[in-house]
Parts: sequence; structure tokens; C-alpha cells
Amino acid sequence: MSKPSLPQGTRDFAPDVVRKRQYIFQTIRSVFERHGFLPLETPAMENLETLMGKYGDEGDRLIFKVLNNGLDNPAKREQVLSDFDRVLEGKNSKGITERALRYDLTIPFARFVAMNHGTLSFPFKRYQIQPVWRADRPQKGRYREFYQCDADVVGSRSIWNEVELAHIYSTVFRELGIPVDIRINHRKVLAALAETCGGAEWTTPITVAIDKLDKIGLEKVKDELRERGLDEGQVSRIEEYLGISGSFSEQLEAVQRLLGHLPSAQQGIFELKSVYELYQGEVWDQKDDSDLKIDLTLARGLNYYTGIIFEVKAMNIQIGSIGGGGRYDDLTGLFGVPDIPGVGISFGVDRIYDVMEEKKLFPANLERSTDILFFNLGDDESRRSFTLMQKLRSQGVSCELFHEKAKFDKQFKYAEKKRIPVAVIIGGSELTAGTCVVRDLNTGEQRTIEQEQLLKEYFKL
RNA sequence: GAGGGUGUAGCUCAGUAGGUUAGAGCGACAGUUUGUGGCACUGUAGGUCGUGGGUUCGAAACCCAUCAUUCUCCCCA
Repeated sequence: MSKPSLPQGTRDFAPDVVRKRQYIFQTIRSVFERHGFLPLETPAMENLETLMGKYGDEGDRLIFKVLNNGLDNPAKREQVLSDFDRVLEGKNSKGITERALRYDLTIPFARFVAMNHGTLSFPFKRYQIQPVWRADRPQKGRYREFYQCDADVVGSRSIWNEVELAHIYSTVFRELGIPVDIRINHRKVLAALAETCGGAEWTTPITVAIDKLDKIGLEKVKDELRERGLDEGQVSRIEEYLGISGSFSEQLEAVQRLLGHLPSAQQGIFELKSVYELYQGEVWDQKDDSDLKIDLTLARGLNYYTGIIFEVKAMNIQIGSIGGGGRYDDLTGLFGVPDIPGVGISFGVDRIYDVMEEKKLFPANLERSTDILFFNLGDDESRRSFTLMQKLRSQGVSCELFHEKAKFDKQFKYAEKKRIPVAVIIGGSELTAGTCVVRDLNTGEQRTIEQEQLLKEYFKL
């Protein structure tokens, strides 16, 4: 028997880590609920055909496929062998695999909406916090199993949805204590830029290149654009675009001068301006102290985005984005239900965790587990402890009895390891007197009180 | 898919001109006269040196393969 191990790219979460992760989840969940979003869960497995072709060629390769059962059935041997040959040719074969682990939460959501569009009331606002799986090569901060945390609105073109989602970002990170920039841009502005540099078909290569700006720098981006076949005039036009700076409105004005003659740019500029104004509320003024920033270099990889796009970056820390999203048209069209537009955002929980760990932002009380440890000094004493514990527990106080009669030393050390703050000691003399010793394990102070008094004091908690 | 790094005790790691019984710290467990912990002291347990080959009189060390893990690129969260 070899040592037990974990599949590559998966993790156990020890109790203290689970506590911290749940703190993040619950904060996000609570904000979602306050904005009228409803929870949704979908299966870990989807039909393979639901997922294939939705994430591009690269995405298809990274989908975890589930092997069919019963392949060893001798009666099916010939069929299985020919099916497997098809797999070896790179074709999918239902005879070998027809299910796969979910790759993200968006496509299963689109599948759900397409299946239930007759009964859902629109706009449908859902959030979903579940693990997803990717057969990617794990590296720092990237895993084969990880949680996604999404909120989407489908069935509405209103720009208010973008405003609300931006506000969700702002609220969540404020509550978690992480200072952030919420950056927005518009795909139609990027599309307009591409239009002036060769045509709409250049949108993807151009956005992919400029998305790398803060990672590889301006010169490398220009190199990449040249390699992809843009001429110097086009490259310098993009450079001019990337050089735009200033306040939100100043940047919009600059884009207006550069691309305003194109209808798509006009719509993008208008929507960016609208989101910003609505987000600021009725006290909006020209001051640029908002956490909502415009970032014309923001592109986002996923090419199904068509309108406003979001990205959230933690300030004062060297880490990638901790959230992203955007508007897409007609996501359910892939499943035969057209004309349902949507907009959504996602939280990068693992990175948020890393930021909070590094900045020590988790509340201290997450470490608390049991409130009271009852010492075990014998069977009769323990019976009394047990009775008291049941009463305390019914009042919401968490307590436990040391599992066996043992030396004080051992019981103290157990309490220490579990960070239990209070020990209650009931020995022979306390048992007959109806009292108990309550000891504060942090300060070492202790006092003897009536057992009834113990119940009263802790009922107040 | 491409390219690097690393695998020695539960954890973090020492350990080469190849040489006999492979070490430390932390942790664990036990004890320092069994109703008061955190400190200290003493002791105990725990390793086929990732696995399989090869070179050698001799391999934890050198070579090859393999597995695991980790990082970078691609791509993404």
C-alpha cells in the first residue's frame, strides 16, 4: 500500500481554512441576496455535448471527461474498440465518454435557463457558488478543482444591471476589507478600435494583445501586434489609444475624439458614461475618487462578452485580478433559445483568500471553535457535566467534555490546541457542593461559582 | 502542449573529492511523587534516503528511466 495522495491540482481544506473560506463565501452570498439574487446549483457532471465547443479549442482540451461505465463488458467489445479508435483520432465518441465535469458555471447556467425559460420570470438573477474542474496544468494559484462564485442577470438589457453588479463588487470588497479598483471598459469600444485598424475580424487578436499591457509592457504589445500583421499606422493608432489617461470623463472624451465617428464606439462610450453616472448616485460630481475606474486597456479573455466588461484588482498587492465579468448577448442561443441577453460577474475566491491572508484581514473570531471544555474527572462528575452541557448547547453555547478521565495536563493541552477559551472543572468536591470551577485559559484566572450560575451567565452570550 | 526546479523522520531541512551504525530543529508520545496547562529538563518512537535500473569494492550523493510535486510559458480563475 503506497502512501495516500491527492490527485494533482486538488486540495484538502483543513478546518481553519474552511472557516476562512466560508467567511468569504458567506460575505459574498449575503451581498448577492441583498441585491435580489437567488441561489442556483447545477450538477458536477454535464452531458459532454453541453460543454464541448463552448470554450474554444483550448477549452475543449481542458474539459475533464468521465469514462463510461461498462466498457469491460465482453459483449460490447467490438463496439468499444471502434469507438476508442475514434477517440484516438481526436473525435469524441459517446461510446467511450458522454459526460464531463463542469468547466465553469456560466454554461451550465445558460443550459438551465434554456431548459427552463418557459417557467422562469425575467429578468432572472441567480448566483452560484460551486467547484469547477479543469484539466489544466496546475501552477501557482491555479488548480484543477476550484470554486467559482458567479452572479448573473439574464433577460434584461438595462444598464442598471451593470450598475448593480459594480455595486455588488464594491460592497463585497468593502465588507471583506480589501481596497480595490473596479475597472470597466466596453467591448464595443475595443471593436471600434479594431475597425479602424483593419476591420472587425481583428478584434480578438487586438484585445488579446492589449490585455497583456500591464504584464509585458507597451513595446512587447506593439511587437505582438506587428507580428500579427498590423502595419505601423495601425500600431501607432493603438498606441495612441493605449496612451489615453486622465479622469473617467477625460478618458471618455479622448476616446470620443479618436473613435467617436464609429457607431459602435458611440454606444460603448454612452454606456460607460451611463454606468459611471448611475453608479455615483445622485451626488455625482466630476471628482474622480470613486472605486469605479475606467480602464481602456481592459479586454478580458472570454470572447463571448459583447458590452461592458469588468475586472477587479486589489490595491497595494501584487496579484492578478480577483474578479471579472461582463455583458454577453444571447448566451442561451447556443442551446436553441435566442434573444436572452445577460451580464454577470465572478469572484476569484482563491485569490481573495490569498490577499486576505497576506493582509491579515480575517477576523480573529473565526478561530474560535468550542466555547467551553468540561474537564473529565470521573464518571459521576462527567454525568453532571453532560447535563449542564446539554442545557448550554440548547442555548447555542458550544461545549464538549474531554473524552476520557485524564491528568489535568492532558486536558489543558487539548484545550490549548483547540483554542478553547474556557475550562469548566467539576471534581468530587464541586459535585457535592453543586459548584464548578470556571477557568479563563487565556489569563489563568478562575473562580468557583454555582452550577446554576454557569447556565445563567452563558445564556446571555 | 513546451521548458526548468525539487523528492532524506509527521513538518521544515542538513548531510558530495561517493566510505562503515543517515542527523538537527520543531512536532508527537511518555515521565519529572496523579486537582491546575503554556516554560524547562529527561527519555521514547519514527526514515527500504520517491520508485526501478545502471556505474562502482562501496551510492542518500554520479548516470538513465519512471512517478510525484512545484514553477515558468501557452491559456485561464
